Amino acid sequence: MNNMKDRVTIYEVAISSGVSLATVSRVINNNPNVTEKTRKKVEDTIARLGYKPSRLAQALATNKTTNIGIVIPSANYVYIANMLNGMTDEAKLRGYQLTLFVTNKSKEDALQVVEKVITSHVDGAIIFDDELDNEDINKLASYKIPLVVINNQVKGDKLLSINFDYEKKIKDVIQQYFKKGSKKMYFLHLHHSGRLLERIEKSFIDAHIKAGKNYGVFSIEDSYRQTYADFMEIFKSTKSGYFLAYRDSLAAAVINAAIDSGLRVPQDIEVLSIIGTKYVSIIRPQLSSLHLDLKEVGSKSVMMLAGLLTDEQKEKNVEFESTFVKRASTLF
Amino acid sequence: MNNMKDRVTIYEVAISSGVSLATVSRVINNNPNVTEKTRKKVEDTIARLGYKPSRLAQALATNKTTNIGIVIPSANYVYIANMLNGMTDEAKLRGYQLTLFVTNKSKEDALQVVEKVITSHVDGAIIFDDELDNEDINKLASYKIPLVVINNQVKGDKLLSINFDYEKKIKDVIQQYFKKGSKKMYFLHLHHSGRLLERIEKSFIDAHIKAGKNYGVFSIEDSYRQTYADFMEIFKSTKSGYFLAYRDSLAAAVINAAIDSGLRVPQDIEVLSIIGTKYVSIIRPQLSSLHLDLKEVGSKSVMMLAGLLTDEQKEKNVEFESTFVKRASTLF
DNA sequence: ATTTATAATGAAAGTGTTTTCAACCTAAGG
DNA sequence: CCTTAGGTTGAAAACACTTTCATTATAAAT
Repeated sequence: MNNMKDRVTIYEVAISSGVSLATVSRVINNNPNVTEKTRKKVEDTIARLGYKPSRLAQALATNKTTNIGIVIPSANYVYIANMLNGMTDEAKLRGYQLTLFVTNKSKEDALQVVEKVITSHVDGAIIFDDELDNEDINKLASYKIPLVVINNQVKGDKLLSINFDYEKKIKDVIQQYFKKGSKKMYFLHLHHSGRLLERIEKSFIDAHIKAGKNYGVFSIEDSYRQTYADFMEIFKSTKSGYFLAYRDSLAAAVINAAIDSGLRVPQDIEVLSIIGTKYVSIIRPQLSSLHLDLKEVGSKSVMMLAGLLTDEQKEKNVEFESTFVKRASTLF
Repeated sequence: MNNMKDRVTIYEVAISSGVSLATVSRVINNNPNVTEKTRKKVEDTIARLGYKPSRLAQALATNKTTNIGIVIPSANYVYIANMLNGMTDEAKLRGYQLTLFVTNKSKEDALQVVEKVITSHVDGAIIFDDELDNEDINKLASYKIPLVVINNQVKGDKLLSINFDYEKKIKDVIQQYFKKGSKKMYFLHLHHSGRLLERIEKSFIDAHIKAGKNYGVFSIEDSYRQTYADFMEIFKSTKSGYFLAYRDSLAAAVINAAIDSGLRVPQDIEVLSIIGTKYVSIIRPQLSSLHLDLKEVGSKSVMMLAGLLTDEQKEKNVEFESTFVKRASTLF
């Protein structure tokens, strides 16, 4: 195990065990058409030589890489990390490797990513990224890359999709609030907002219009520090309100700013985090949130893709239901 | 763009532009030995046919995949997500793809990962995982896989390493505290602790022994909820102390339990987070922590590996210095 | 115009597998 | 003992590129 070794090839194994390449290949791939005797012989020399098949050559020959591409805006978000976690687990279970493609929330990078995914020879890809639009995704599909698309309203029948029910759920939460609560609601719009957030925002606005209620929108930076600073300003004049924030960290910024401005949460200021992560219960007061098992989403997505790859596919679209969890940052 | 297309190969491009495979290959790889005229001709038909080289075939021919393997315990930790973030950025800049290998903190999985990394034909790998020991890493090295190893005290001269100065820094913090503070210090030992944590713990204990001071160790689960519950118990009897926790979330558990037990932070209970992430300032009172730019570590690791791959390598070992940032959870 | 040096090109081998198809062997059946 | 069917095996092509080396075309120099 100590000295450097050159990679030993199937050829050497064949020579060394006195059989043909084809036979060695059969042994490697558990093809039943091999006598126990030759199989044993070959397996022995494989062990002796420390032979490991080149996945590269296998991939070229079979047109399968056992690699699946994961397209995400960034690895840096907790909810994406959660999802990745589910993906890696499930992928390992099924013998796939995960290759990361990040778009950095830039359309330019997204186009580059599309090219990279195409040339990477992944067996399939999972897309959880708003930056890729219909055209991008259909381009991938046109290269016959099996796709599962998470939370991205694309058309195209060759692809599987996973969606969250955030829009519906937000409407529910708002309508419930209208019955019991009285504060004016504000939506925190991110400067660089993706289409998912926009749909949620639309849902928020619709609910208000339908009920003939007044609402507000603040456009903020996707940064705890900046949002905290912004709200320290805002709370100089605004002394009451119900705020819907996309992320825990942004919700926390509002809460902390409120408290540091001498306002009470939830009596004066209520805050709801739309994508709740484990931090909802660490922050005080604990954050009411919509909760979704992102890890489950991650593993489900690779299950679906794996199904598509092996033609055992069952579901074409699955919707994940989020649950509203009332904690201390809202009254109801 | 709409209909399915079969992949077009270099062969078709050659035929279609009336040149040989070799020339097309030269054009693809920007080999200067091609007339402007033929280059133009070939580039035109490449564009017309929508040809994209197969990275698989290229990899097989050149023995380079432009893939680098990332070995981590899990994608689910914030500090690892931060590091991944730096890695993806730098990798994109240099044209590498990242393939994830997770060990799940299991020795068994770690061995499997070693095999996978070997057969995956990555150009190199970055290892940030305690589960791989000397033997595992040297096995990878014996397969001539260029390696950069983060925070894993392995021997072997073919590999680059990045280390954090946590052990030293912890000693400093403790010694400083001895001068001004008076509380008994407790170390939070994780049940499944890696070697990095063990080294930090040793450093903690050494500092105390050297100063002839008394100390305590609590062994906890790596879970906010469980740690919170544990400390609600602990704070029934223990009414004072300085606690060193590995992660923000665990430090937060201690803080929240302290506050919910009617203790004051930092007057009664002081808490230090060893690996501070962005959540240190979200938690109230804000967490004193050791801070390290994990994103920078991530990009540095890719830079170093890329250097190794292109023989432009400069540094063999780099040490990242963490800084102690005093916030509200400690007195000094 | 002829030679020479140099740049541009192509043929073919190499990369490490899988897979098809034909050939072979063996045991069962007549 | 011969035939036949079925399971085993191997030769060779295929996968999609790169790269070496020999050859040809081009330009410069005489």
